[in-house]
Amino acid sequence: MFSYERSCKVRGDGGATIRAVLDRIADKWTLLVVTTLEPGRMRFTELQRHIPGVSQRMLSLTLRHLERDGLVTRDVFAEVPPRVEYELTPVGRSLITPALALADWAIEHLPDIEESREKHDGRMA
Amino acid sequence: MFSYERSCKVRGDGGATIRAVLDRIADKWTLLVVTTLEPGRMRFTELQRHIPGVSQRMLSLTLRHLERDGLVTRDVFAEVPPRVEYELTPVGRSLITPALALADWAIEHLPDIEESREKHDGRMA
DNA sequence: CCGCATCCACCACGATACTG
DNA sequence: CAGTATCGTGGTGGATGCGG
Repeated sequence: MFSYERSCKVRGDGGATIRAVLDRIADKWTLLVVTTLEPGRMRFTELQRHIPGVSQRMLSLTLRHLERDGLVTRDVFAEVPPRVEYELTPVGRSLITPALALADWAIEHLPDIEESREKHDGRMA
Repeated sequence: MFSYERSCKVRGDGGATIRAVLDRIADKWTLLVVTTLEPGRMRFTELQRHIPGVSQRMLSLTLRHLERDGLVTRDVFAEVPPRVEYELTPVGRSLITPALALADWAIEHLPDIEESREKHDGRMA
């Protein structure tokens, strides 16, 4: 039932696939932007308000990348003042599930990790 | 049944949790090392052979971090020549499942992403 | 065999200032 | 409101060489 070498999916190509995902999502703001967009379309400033600490520059860059990769759409309205709305594409939306799997793992195991880390550091001091 | 705001797990704390996981696993070699260790304990050189492109330095650093965080154990045998074996802990092993979820997402959607990326770049040229 | 020390290139990110 | 331009910096990771 459970293949012993499940990991072949990750290692099969020498890690190229898993590395490609990480290169895509592992930066500082991407997952935050994606999950913040889950409830629905949102404008730039609104996003910035919902993501504490993000600068205009980084939010802009992150959205540009997400748009380029087809995870987010960008709609510009010809109004004054200008209005721009961002929305997840189906592909972008599909990223939320594995991201939550990761978050679940974090919630469950980060305490263990921090404990182990402190023990280890204690022996070093 | 399905909460609309599932993403609260990721955004709830301003992203601290998800950022902590990423900081832990999103470097270049960690997931490769972890998944390579899935079948069982392995020695340093063996690991290096199974992970194409990794340098001694990076493999060593990655293993040190994994050990510190309690994801991997390190057993040194007092022999000549020296032998060192690495093995996943239960916590380390538990990381494989969400990693595979990410890999599945990658396998399914990376082609879309690359296509979108090419289209986008085409318009820029 | 295993792994650390050193040096160096690159880039992600932040702060700030400025525009349509 | 919704960005871009510019500059400065820390940290990651590659190459190389030495040591137990």
